[in-house]
This record gives sequence, structure tokens and C-alpha cells, in this order.
Amino acid sequence: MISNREISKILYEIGEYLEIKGVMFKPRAYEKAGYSVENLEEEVAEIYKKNGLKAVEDIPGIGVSIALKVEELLKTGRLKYYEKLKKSFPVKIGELSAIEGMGPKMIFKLYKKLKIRSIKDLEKAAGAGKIAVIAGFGKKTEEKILKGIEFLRKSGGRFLLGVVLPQARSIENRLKELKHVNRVAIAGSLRRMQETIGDLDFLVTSKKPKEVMKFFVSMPEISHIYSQGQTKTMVRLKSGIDADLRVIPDISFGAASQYFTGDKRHNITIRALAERKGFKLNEYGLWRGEKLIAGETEEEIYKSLGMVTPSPEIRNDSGEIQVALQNKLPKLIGYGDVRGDLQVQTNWTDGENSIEEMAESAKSAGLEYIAITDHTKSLAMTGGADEKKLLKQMAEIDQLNSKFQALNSKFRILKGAEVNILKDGMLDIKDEVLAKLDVVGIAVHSHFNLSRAEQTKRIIKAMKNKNADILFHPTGRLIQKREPYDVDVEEIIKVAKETGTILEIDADPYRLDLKDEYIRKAVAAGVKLSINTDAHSKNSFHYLEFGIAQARRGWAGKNDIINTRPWPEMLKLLKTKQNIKNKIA
DNA sequence: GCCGTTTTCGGCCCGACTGTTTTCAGTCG
Repeated sequence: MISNREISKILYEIGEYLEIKGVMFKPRAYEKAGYSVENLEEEVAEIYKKNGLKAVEDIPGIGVSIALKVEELLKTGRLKYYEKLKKSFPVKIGELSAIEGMGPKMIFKLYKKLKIRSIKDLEKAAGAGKIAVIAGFGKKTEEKILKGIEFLRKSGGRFLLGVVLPQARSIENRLKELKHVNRVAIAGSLRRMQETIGDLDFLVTSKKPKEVMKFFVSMPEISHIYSQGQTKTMVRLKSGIDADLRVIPDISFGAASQYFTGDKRHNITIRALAERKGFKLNEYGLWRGEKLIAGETEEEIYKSLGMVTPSPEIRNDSGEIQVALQNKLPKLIGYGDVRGDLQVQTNWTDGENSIEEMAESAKSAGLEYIAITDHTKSLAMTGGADEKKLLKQMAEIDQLNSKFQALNSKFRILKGAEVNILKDGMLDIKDEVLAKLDVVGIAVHSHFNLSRAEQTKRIIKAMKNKNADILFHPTGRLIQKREPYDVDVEEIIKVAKETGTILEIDADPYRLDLKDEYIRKAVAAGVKLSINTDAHSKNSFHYLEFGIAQARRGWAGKNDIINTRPWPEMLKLLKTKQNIKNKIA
């Protein structure tokens, strides 16, 4: 079965081949279709299977012609049109265009002149000085290509949100302190709080752009200056990420924020909408002819276009514009709305700190409660707890809670565990002990390579355990390190609804699991979620911000997240408690 | 090749900067 990712990759590549051939407009059509498929919630294969060709045509950006091509791909796993293009121009186009500064035109020229087909060819030619001598190229272009290849190898081109955000805020703060600077904002994928960040975008309003630029390029973390102008400067930081700075007038601050926050698809759609309404929208404002209609705030721009302002996290042209035009945007969970953390590891297993240290740290992070969820026995490498150890830990938690009460603190430690799901879907702790816990998390930590059907069946079996409250990190992925295990998340969501199992949004910056698209599905299905840090150290409670961002990108509201409630209310939403209540009633 | 709160035909986002030019093409966001 061919996946959305594979289909979108082929559509993107077709767009690039057509671009090289100088075909008008079609490249953008294919790019748009590729993007649309890439960001689709449902597998195109499923859509086609269920509702046929017409349903594929209903996907935005896909019309009769591309739908037929997708059908061919689904049926045969191949696409003659694509193969013909590849044959006519036998170059690894996806690979080459991933290099910073390499576009279709350069790829074309390099193939014509030097028969360059791959990064390997390109590196060899650049290293031998063969590129600098081609007309239209030069020494600098050659150097830039070599650097681009090096960067691509080193980083895969993107950085984790959790790694980048502190760096960006540090720069933001220094810009704010500058004398000639009035306003500062972070824009781009960072403002959208994407899982991974390609580069940093800073916006500054100032009457003395030259001074600001001078400061920016002389910051200690700068390793390279790509370009430096009056309004735009681009640099590389020593950490490896690129950063752009734009200086704009105050009157354009909102317009620039809107323009540079994106994403690209959102902006294209918004600008087309503006044009239809007789405006022109650029980074300096919303214009009718020569007249500035709006520009100082994003809100007045969106308002002039007849819509409410979508939160940056959901600006990706996935329906937010239509909903905003109808003033029906959901109220997203706020960054201060989470009251407790339901996945916390301690030095009872693989965490660094004691239960008390974790509790104290959570308290000073503003939380009202945490659940201690150490690993269980079949995860031997962590010293996972057996029934006896769990009971002992529960006793210690009781003591600590008494201590908090004696000190007049309302902070509460809940008893929990991260219980292993065995290969056959059984849990590795006896039910009578699980029943004594406040919060039972269940998780897959082994047998990642089961077939989709087996993996799904196994997890569902575990979810059906009446003591299993929350499915931790439901897909097991580690961003840029490990693919998710093959599991039918749609089915998991369905079963979560049926069984009252909570799905976790693991806020660890490497996990961010569930993904936004599944969060949106779960929310739509009425499944409850919890945002947890998965903290293994007392310094990790700030992960909550990443988890909340993830929830916002999945259109989740405060009510969709159980741990936005005080702990007594939160517990009532857990399956275990519901069962007990049902039994009593 | 796609799409429609002006359109089923005629459009398709827009501006900054670099490098290699001698007035501009290419790339990026």
C-alpha cells in the first residue's frame, strides 16, 4: 500500500521536473497537490478504497488529472507520467533541491553542463572547482553549494522545537533591550510552534535599521553572514541553524508578523482572499490601491478581510481560514491551562530525581499535582517496578502527601505507573495492584516491529483492560531518531472512545506523540487527552509548553485535556473511577 | 493543472537580496 508520504513526494518531484522544463503554472499545481496529500489526515489509499476516484478529486488541490495519476499509483504502485519525466531528465531532483540555494534552474544547468545527477556528483564537481567556471556561476556559488551539502548531512536541515526555542528567546530578549528597537517578535515556524524548525525569523521595528543589523550580525552566536541589507539580514548560528532578521516600520508590525508567520499555504490563501476583496497584502500592510487599510496589528488585517485571527499554531491552511471567516474558530487550550502532570519518572527507575524532588520542582513550575509513573518490571533495564515495589512506592507517596498536608500545601502526588504492554497485549502488573493506583499509564516499549495488524490488536487489547487509564506516547516515535511503530491510529482513537481510555500527548520534545493531525481526529471523535511531560528529571517540567503547543496545533480546547482540571475532577474522568462509580451505582 | 462570495475561462502571492551581470535571473520565505 502506497502511503501519503510517498505520493506527496512523487507529486512534489513532478512539480520540480515541470519547473525545470519551464512549464507554466503546472509546477505550482503539483506542489499544491503534494502538500495537500502530505498533510491529509486520512490515507489517500483509504479514501480511494472507500469512496473511489471522486473522493480523491475532492481533496483540495487535486482535480481530474492528478486524481487519475494518484489512482494509477494506488493501483499499480507506479506512475508512467512520472517515470517518463524521470527518464527525460535522469537527475535525483528531490535530493539536489534539498540543498540550500539549489533551485530547479541551477539543477538544470548543472546537469546540462556537467551531467550532475546527485549530491555525490555535485560535491565532486564543486570540490574540483568545476562549478565556478560555468557562466552564471562563480566561486561564491561553489562554496555555498559545498556548505549546503555539509549542513544537510549534519542536521537533516531541521532542528527540534525544544532545542531551538531557548536560543531564539535569548536573541529576542537581547533585541528587545536595544535602544533603537521598539518592538520585537519571533515569526515563522517557531511562532507556529512546529515540531521541528527550519530557521529562526525575527521581526523588529526600528527607526535605525542599520544599528540593529550591526548588532545582530555581531552577536556571539553568529558563525556566518549570508547577506546583510537595510531591511533583511540572514545569518547562520554556531548551533547550525539559520536566522533571518527583518526590520520594518512600526506601522507595518502586524502586517509583517502576519506575512512572516505563515505557513506558506496559509499566506497564499490569505493573499488570494485579499485580492478577491480588492486589496493587496504584503509585509508592509493591507492596501487598497495606494491607501493603507491596516498594518499595525494582525487582528486589524484579518478583521479587514472579514475574519477572526487564527492562532499562529493553526495557520497551515487546513481549514482554519474557512472556519475563521465564519467566526467559528474553537477556543484552544491556553499555555497556562495545564494544572498537573500525569507522566513523571523518578529514581525508583530511570529518572534522575526522587519523588519529593520531582514534586517540589513541579510545584515551583506552578503545577498542582503530578502522578508518579515509574516503569514496570518487564522493562528490566530501567529497574522496572514489580507489584511489591509499587506497593512500597505507594506507601512512600502517602507519607509525602501527609507531609504536604501538614505544611498546609495543597500539592498532591498521585500514585501511578507506566505499565508495559507485553507482546500479546497483556499488562505486566497484576490487576489487583493496578486497581490501587490513581493513574495507570500503559505503553509499548518493546516489539516495535510487529505488523500493523498485530501491533494495533496488541495495543487495543491493553486499552480494554479496565484499569488502563491512559495510553502513553501512542505511536512510539522519536523525532529524527526513530520512526513510529506501525499502528492504526484511527482504530486506536475509535477504541479510546469506546473504552474511555485517555490518549496522551507526550510533551517530550523528541516525542510530541500524538501528532497534531491525530489530536485533531481524537478531538473530533470526542476522545479525551492528557498532556504530560514524561519528565525523567526535575528540570523537564517546561516540556509542558511543547505539549500544549502540540495540542493547540491539533485544535484541542481546554476541555479536551483532562489535566487542565483540579485533580479530584481529573480523576473522575479516568476509566477506573468511572468503572468504580458504575459499580457503586 | 486547479479553481470560483466577481469567473466553468482566465487567471495563478510578492518582495528582498546575492551573484554575476552591466539590467537581471535565481532563490527564498
